[in-house]
Amino acid sequence: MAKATIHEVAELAGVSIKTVSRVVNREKNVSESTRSKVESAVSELNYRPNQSARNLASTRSRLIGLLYEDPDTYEIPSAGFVVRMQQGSLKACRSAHYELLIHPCDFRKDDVVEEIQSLILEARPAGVVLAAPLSNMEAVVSAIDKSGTPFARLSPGDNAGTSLVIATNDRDSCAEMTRYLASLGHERIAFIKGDPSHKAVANRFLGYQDGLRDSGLEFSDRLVACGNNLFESGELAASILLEQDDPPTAIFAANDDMAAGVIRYVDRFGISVPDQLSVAGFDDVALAQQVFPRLTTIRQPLAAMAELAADALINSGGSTVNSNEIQVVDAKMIIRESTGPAPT
Amino acid sequence: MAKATIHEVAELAGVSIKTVSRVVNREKNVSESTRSKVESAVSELNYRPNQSARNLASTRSRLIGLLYEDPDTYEIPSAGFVVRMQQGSLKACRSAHYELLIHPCDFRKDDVVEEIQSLILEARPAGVVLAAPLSNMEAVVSAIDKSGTPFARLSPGDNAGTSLVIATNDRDSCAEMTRYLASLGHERIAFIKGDPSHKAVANRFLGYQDGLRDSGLEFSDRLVACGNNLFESGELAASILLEQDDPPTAIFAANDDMAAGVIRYVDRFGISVPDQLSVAGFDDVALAQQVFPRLTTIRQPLAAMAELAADALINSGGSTVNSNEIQVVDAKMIIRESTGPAPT
DNA sequence: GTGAAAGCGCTAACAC
DNA sequence: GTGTTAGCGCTTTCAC
Repeated sequence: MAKATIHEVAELAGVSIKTVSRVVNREKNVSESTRSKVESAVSELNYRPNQSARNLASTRSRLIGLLYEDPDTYEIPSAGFVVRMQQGSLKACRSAHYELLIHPCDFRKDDVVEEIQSLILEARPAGVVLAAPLSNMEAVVSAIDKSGTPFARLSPGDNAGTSLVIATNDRDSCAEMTRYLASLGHERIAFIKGDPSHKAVANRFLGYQDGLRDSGLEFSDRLVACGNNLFESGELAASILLEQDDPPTAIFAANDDMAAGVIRYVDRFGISVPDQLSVAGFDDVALAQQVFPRLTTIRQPLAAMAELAADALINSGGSTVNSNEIQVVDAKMIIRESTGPAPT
Repeated sequence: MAKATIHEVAELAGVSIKTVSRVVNREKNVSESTRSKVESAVSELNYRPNQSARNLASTRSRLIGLLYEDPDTYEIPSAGFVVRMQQGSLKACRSAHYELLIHPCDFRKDDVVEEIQSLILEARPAGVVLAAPLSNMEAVVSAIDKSGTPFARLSPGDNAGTSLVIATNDRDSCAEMTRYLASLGHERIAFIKGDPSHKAVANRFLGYQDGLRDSGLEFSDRLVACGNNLFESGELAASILLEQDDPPTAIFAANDDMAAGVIRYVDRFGISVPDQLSVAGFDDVALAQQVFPRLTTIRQPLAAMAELAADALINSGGSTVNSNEIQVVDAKMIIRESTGPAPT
């Protein structure tokens, strides 16, 4: 397979390379006849522009970088998140003929910033999508900001800063879930908090409190357990929450993995879900539909968010993306079989 | 953040750009004193070589492409596979200062081949890692082969061809699993086949038959069900397998998702695993440890395989990777609680 | 050990 | 509408 260059196409079509460039880049001011001559030369030679040459000449690459926390540090459940973000970014990239560079970072290493700088300097991506919880890290954010590379942050806990932000209404939807549980007659609704380094997850706790208040229920410390987002921590939290007198009749976990942990835990003791205990999660990961009973949960449209982000970056035309613009996409409550009326 | 070029480094260090290039590329024939002069200029200016310029000048990029089937077509379970392959590839890339381009393909579209050609022509990756089941597709494989780009295939069902192949001994390990079940006293061991387009999965069925033979057990059509690799198909297969007279006492599914489907199905009927039914899977996905009881399964070291592949590609020096070399890495049987002695 | 010059395949800026 | 020219920031070749 010969690797044709623009010169060969130009020669075959009997035009200058500039004209070929015009056709390939869909510029105007090309007559219909030359355009078709060029196009047939392109397809005859199977010509594709060399991206490296393009990048070098134009200082704008056709590359989007996707930065996220290395799944290793998060355990396997995050695979679904990673893949969904990738799918969204890829969708935007594909339709614009961009490629996606993925770059998981270990945010505990002190050279993350340097690593990200290298990526930007070496690969010169046209834009960078920054996933949570990286999107909250001051050092990371400011390093990218300083580089002048357009970037978008996904689900940062706070919206301060100069970048495009794509967020969900986590807090609202958690309040809604809490109200839903209350509406089923639950009066002792427990909450399992997630890893505090993930600010968006922290907002979920706030939503839980809102929902309690909205429903006229009193907040109580003893109904709050701390997890670390992992399945096992859900089991542990369940054991603590349920072993007290007057245990909760509903447990709302800040993510699905912990909620699944709760279900797994109570299953061993023959406690029936949802008859004796309602359980709700957050994220709608694959696991949510694979546990029995299937989880009532909240779905954050990660793929759509990443797509929105990549799309904005691609169409920012290299200029810094609309400063501090915030786009909120709705998280959606999904009611399945793990929640039901409070036991009487 | 200034984007320094090689010229600026050269000027600051008081040497020619060629010398800077030598230092950056760790070539020899540079005196210790110039090297350190250059190095301090590099770090002072925070210089990083522009990869596009490098690629253009050298025709060898520092990019590895990872091609796999778009998870959309496979449903969510495959997220774990995708991420593990990415992790392995990324590990090899990181240590060699390469970047990873990911490119999921929809293998049902007829322009896959063209799409892959474009990727190769435009991005000029130094090598391509081809995941299963793409690694079995004649059209895809031959297109990459023709392009002259070094590539490695992961778990292709057959090893014919001219590329490096990284495979596991699926068949052997399935035979081993079957013998293990037989050794527990099971005489009616059923098998749930996977999607036939995935040849490596097909080999698992062969291994099951081997194991039966090794154990002196007779193969019977009525103990074989067909699934499509998805959770739901495991449920369906279980219903068919178990509703017959003289049902199996053990079910070995060609992947974990289907095995989990079996567990979910029998759970609803109060059939106890492993007391009344043993269940085994293949892959050791996250789900395997999240179902109750946890799945006995076989783990294919996908990350290690992808790492091996990317590493070979990176170190092939642009020459075509050792033709038709096959590296076999062992799949490992993992015994958990879903299997036990046959009911008496 | 070190450097000068050419050129990789494009786009950008300006002719015509 | 179309073409010419000059780089983009490196590596390569060859000379010293």
